[in-house]
Amino acid sequence: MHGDADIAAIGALVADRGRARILLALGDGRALPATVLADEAGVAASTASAHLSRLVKGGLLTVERQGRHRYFRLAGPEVGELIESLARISPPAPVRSLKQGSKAHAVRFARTCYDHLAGMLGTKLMDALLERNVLTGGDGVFDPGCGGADRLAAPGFDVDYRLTPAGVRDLEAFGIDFDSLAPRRPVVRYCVDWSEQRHHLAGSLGAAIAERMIELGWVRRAERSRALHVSDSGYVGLREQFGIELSPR
Amino acid sequence: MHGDADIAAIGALVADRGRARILLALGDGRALPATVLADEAGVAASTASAHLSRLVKGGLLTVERQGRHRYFRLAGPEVGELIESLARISPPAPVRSLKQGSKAHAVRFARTCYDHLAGMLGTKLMDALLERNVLTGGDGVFDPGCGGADRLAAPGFDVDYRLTPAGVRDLEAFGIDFDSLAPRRPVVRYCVDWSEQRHHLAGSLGAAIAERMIELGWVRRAERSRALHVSDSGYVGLREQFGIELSPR
DNA sequence: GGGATATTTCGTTCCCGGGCGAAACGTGCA
DNA sequence: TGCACGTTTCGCCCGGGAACGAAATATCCC
Repeated sequence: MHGDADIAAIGALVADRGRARILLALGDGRALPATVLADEAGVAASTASAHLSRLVKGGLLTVERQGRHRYFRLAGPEVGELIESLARISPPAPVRSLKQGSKAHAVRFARTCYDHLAGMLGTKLMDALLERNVLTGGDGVFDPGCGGADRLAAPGFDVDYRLTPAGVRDLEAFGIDFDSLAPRRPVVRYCVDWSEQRHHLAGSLGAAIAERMIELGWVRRAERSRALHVSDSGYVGLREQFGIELSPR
Repeated sequence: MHGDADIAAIGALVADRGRARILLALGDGRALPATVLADEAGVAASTASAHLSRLVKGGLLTVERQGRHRYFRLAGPEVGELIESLARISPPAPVRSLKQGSKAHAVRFARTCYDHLAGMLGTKLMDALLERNVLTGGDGVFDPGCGGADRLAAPGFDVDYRLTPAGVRDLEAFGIDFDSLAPRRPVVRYCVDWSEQRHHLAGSLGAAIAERMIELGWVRRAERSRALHVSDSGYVGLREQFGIELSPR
């Protein structure tokens, strides 16, 4: 069936801890810049650079330049499947399915996407912001890739989600300081959420809201994953402030 | 989803050329002894031994002792899927699908299974031998594993395919010298053919028939795979001697 | 028991590849 | 233009592991 496929070459690409972490970080199809991946892999930028170029040359990743950034993402769904296959075997077995299952659930429930909120929490927040007219627009255009400022901008990513004057007031009341938002970064962007297949809020505003929620103790980062844990006060706050009903568990 | 799976460890197992060849050789679920795998991988027996123990310790293979042999096989279907995933990506892409396709076709058409005939040729030969009463029996019992002398014997593998007196005469006429058959090996065994899902003939008789066909120039081993090429005289011979109709291409 | 064969262990050699920091590019922003 | 930042290239060090042959071990057959 597979005549003389050079499996070993692919294996060698995955065989390194740093590269493996990079692949896992990109596992959900996101596109991330080299610096972030270096951090994710826990190696120096120069080391990550070498890893990334090997992965690209090996056909596992693709790059797209965006100004002085280079965004990397999985070359295709087959690569994602490969990663799945590997992950399925990597612990002696998916024996710990109970723990792993709850972990997977947690990630889908609420997580960070780079520096903003994603998962069910992220999309419900997006809904709430639109419903309460904090944001308007976003009708129709759907970007299959990801349009966050921290993701690779695909053509036409600039769906017109706009902040309303009333929205600015609401968010300031919530504790967002618009004057101190990262200046060199678009305020409102969106991401396509892989677990929800809908948009969530990115951009400097998205990051600021996530930061504020952490500051308020509404959510807390998990130790070893991108999952977020929502506290009791978080459930209350989300309901009262944004009308978001999240069912825990 | 996959929290902290140690993907790199699995990758490292596949990252070596020798181990990759071993995995590919076992890719169809066969169980093979260490010596054969060493040959398949093109390394010394000692080297292969080290590889095999790493693969077993890593959970990709399982071993079963059978006398002084140790038969290795993939630890489970997930491992097979992993290999598939890898093979799907390994050449820059399945771009050379034309060549690869014909190669895959050739392997299904006719190949060696260790030392005897498999693929469509192997199963048609088995049919012919039963139809012409060279062999009798084999009714019902179906071994999901493989019961050849050169494969791992699973419980109940000894389905009663028996050689008939008339069959002995026929085969002697064909050029099989029963006196010189490997004495320490069962004469008639069978394998479950993975590409045809039916039995083909193994054992010392299966090996002798394969050898004789090669000797007669009916079939020729391919360079880089287990595929067999059937010659023009081979098609004629198979038809006249065994009534086997193989459509080339 | 003795000879043959399958497999593993041991000891040695050798090379690939990962890690880092410093410095060189290249691009964007002021 | 000049500074800042993201990324890559370069040079160096170092460890792991893959290879082989020879010898040890285990098992089978006669």
